[in-house]
Amino acid sequence: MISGKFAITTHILTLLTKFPNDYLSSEFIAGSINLNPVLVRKEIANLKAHHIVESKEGKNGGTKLAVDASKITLKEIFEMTFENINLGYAKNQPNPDCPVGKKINQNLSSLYADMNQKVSLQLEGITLEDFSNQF
Amino acid sequence: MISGKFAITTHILTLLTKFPNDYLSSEFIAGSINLNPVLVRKEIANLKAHHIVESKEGKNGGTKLAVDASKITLKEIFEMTFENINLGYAKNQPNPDCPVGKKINQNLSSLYADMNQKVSLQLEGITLEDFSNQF
DNA sequence: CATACTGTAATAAAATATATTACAAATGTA
DNA sequence: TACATTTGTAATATATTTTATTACAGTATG
Repeated sequence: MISGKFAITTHILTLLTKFPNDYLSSEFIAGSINLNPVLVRKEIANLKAHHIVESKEGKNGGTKLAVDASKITLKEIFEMTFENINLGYAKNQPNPDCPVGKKINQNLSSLYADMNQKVSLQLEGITLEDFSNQF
Repeated sequence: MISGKFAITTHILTLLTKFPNDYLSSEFIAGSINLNPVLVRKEIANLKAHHIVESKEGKNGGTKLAVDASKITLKEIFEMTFENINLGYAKNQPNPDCPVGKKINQNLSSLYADMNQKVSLQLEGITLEDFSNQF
């Protein structure tokens, strides 16, 4: 199972891009995603830590973009929410006394590293503005 | 969380490639992966359904490759265990009355489709033989 | 000073992944 | 034939992760 973080964060940012001059409340955003507002605020906390958005507390508060949508790429969103793409690892430490068990994770990692490079290249070419313009 | 299916199946197939003339037991394979043998047998059932391996029941039974390792690519393993790569979706149906909610999943899907194409191209170029030769 | 927000912690519920137990059926071998 | 070993598969339990909810302190606005 893959968490919805990337999708949720992208959804949030798309909304903020569509209303660049408004402070949107977590309640409003949650209504579009159909998600609990607390979880929206958590993802926003992550975006704030990366200085992508800014929030205002109190009445009529909310969140807006801190950076122009043309300056943010999907790669950055990916990195903020996903770390890196991979096809998974077995849960337990494989048997180090077996030549395959000993190197399997290392070999998978290097496969996944290549994968990330390709995916990153793709995502790097798409700005938040590009993505938002599809709506 | 990403399940270990791809990693586990690749591990199994690497072992079978290393011992192309033997029927390996699920117990033996499980010992290398450090995984419950029942789960190994489940992944093997999947491989059998795809005619990649064959099994023999009873004493001295086990599993061996049914196809030469040079004829199997990581893309096939990927497709048997993962379906397609993506960065996830929000769990709940987004609000269809919001222009963004209405199209977000569709736009994410098309992004992920591109991603799959790139990843597939990479995995297609690596045979099980190639992968196994790294050990 | 009442209202409407954010921020965050604590806890609960739901979903998924992995592990275990159990046993029928198959097959090799003494 | 009888026994041991192995697959195949179902049922159930445990662990982990993801999402949801509740609660409430703090902050800004009017």
